[in-house]
Amino acid sequence: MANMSSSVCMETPHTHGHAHSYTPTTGRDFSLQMDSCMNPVLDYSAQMERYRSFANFYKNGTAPFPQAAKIARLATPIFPSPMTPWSCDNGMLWGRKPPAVNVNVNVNVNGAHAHAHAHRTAMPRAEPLNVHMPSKMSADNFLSPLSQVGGAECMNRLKVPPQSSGNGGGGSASEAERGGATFGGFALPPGVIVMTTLHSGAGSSVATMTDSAFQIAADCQHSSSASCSGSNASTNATVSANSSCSSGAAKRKRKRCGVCAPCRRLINCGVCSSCRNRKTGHQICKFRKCEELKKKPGSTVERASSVGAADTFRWFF
DNA sequence: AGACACGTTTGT
DNA sequence: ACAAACGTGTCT
Repeated sequence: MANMSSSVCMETPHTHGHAHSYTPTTGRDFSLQMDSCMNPVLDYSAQMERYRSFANFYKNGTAPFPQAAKIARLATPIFPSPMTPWSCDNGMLWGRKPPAVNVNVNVNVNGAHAHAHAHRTAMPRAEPLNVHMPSKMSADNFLSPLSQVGGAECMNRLKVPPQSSGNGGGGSASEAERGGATFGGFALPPGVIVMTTLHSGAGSSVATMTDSAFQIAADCQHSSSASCSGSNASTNATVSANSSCSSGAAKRKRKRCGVCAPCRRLINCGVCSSCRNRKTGHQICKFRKCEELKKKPGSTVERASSVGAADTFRWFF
C-alpha cells in the first residue's frame, strides 16, 4: 500500500526538476507531502502559526489520552475484505507539519517552488487534500464518493449554528477561510486527519480514530452548546439529538450521527439483507447503519461523559 | 443474537 | 404523498 500511495504522489519526481527522497515516516515526510501534493493552501504559514499555538497547548497537557480504549474498540473493519484497497486519495489532511518542517513549507510556498504549484494556491482551506499516508490506510471500501464530499460534508454537518458558536453571534462568516472547518466553536487544527476512507480495514486505525474524533468533536459541541435547548439539537441532524436530551422525548426516533463510517457511506451495498428486503424490511443497508443507532438508546455512556475540548485535541497531536 | 416484518416517524 | 429508515415484536 505504501507503494501505492507514493506512486501516485509522494515519490513522483517533480516536474520542476527534483525528486524528494520520501521515507515513509509520518510527520517527518510531511513537508515533502505538502510540497509535492498540496503545496500552498491559503496563506499556509499564517495558519500554521495559529495552530502551532494550539498544538503546543495541548501537547503540554498531562492528562492521559482518554479515548484509547474507544479507538481500539472501534477499530474493526466493516468489510472483512476481499476488497481491493483504494488508492490513497480518500485520505484528507488539513496539514500540519512539525515545526522543523514548516520552514520548508514557507520556503516552498514563497520561494523557488511556489511557481510550480501556483495553480493550487487558491485552494480553499477546507478542501480535501490528497496527502498520502505512509501507513496502510486505504479503504477497503467499495464506495468512494466521499473522497470528494465526505470531509467537507462532515465539517459542515458539525458546524454549530452561529448563535451557539463561541465566535460571537453571526461569526460563521468564513470559518473555513480563517482556519479550516469548525467543530462547534473551535477550529479544526491542521494535523487533524479527516479521512473519508469510508472505512479502512484492520490496521488502519487512523480512519477509525477519525470517526471517533468526529464523534468526540460532536460531543464537545453538544456539551458546550446550549444544552438541549431544542433548536440547536434539532436543526442539524448531525449531532444526534438523542440520549442526553431524551428525558421528555424518549420515544423519539434517533438520528444517524452522520459522522461514523457507516453514516459516511453514501450508497447501499445492495446485497445485504436490509438492501434485499428493502420493501418489507424498511431498514437501512447494514453497512450504512449508524454505529450510534446500533447501540441501545441508553447505552451511550461516552456520549454522556463527553470529553473536554482539550482532551479532544490531544488526539491530534 | 441476528434476521425479518411491520408500524411509525421524519424529511422532502 | 412518498421514500427513507428507526423502533420493536416475533421467529429461528
